[in-house]
Amino acid sequence: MSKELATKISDSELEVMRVLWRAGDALPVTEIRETLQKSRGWEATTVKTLVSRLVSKGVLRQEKRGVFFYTPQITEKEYSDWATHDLISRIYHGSARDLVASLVRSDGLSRDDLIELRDTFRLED
Amino acid sequence: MSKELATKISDSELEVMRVLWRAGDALPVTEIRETLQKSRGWEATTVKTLVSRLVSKGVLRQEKRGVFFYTPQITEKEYSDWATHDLISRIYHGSARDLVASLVRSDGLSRDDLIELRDTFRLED
DNA sequence: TCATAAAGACTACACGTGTAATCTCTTTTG
DNA sequence: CAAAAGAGATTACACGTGTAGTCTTTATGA
Repeated sequence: MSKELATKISDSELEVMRVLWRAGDALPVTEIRETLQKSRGWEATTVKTLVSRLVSKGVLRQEKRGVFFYTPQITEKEYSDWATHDLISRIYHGSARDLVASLVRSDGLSRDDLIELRDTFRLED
Repeated sequence: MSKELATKISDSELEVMRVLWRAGDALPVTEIRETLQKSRGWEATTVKTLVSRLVSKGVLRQEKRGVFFYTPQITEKEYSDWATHDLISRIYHGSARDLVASLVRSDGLSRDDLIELRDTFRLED
């Protein structure tokens, strides 16, 4: 289900994607910039550079409606699935189970998490 | 418990670390090189460069015993914990539970994994 | 002893990334 | 209309990374 990512999305580029994902709708660069100027203090041209790179990478689509509007070509879920499986294959030899087991052993999960997850697993049975 | 990583370890550098971790003992560059020449086809100088960078980053310690021997300053577990928590904070807003929940929902875990993990969680209660 | 090889230091160079400045063209506004 | 402001394209530049080559010193074997 989860598409392969042809190219990596860098950390800064990811910030741009998040704005679009949260908006849930195509946005012009102006609006992306407003958000990131507040949250990150980035200059307008910085945001534009990141947006352009994302377009080159095929991760954003550009559409002229007077001014350009940008639409993500992958969903946030697709991206996080990809990032997760990337970690699993690089660090946990491809075993998602090893990852979870490691979390349990490393106190990555609180007692509450454990309880809630136990219920999750019960439901999935 | 898990130390902060002052600096990132790059993908290629990680290959070097893995050799040392698996060896479980200090090794001279020659032996690291032999392994990586086979597994990755890297030139001797490439390996040397990576080792030097790791020393600069404080991730390997260099010790003269005739020739230099190298010892990891972090364990593989520390590294994988760090990488995992890095993913969790970057993608899952710091919630390990969200990560696991997402794995369950994305078929990241097989039915067997689920069964085995259910037992894991039961033990942890 | 002299050549050769190995170890280590230093240098190289292209590509991605973070972070922008500048230039040009178009649109808006006094 | 002239000036200012914004959109978009182009250029910049330092730093990390992948991947090595070269130079120097030291040890080693014929």
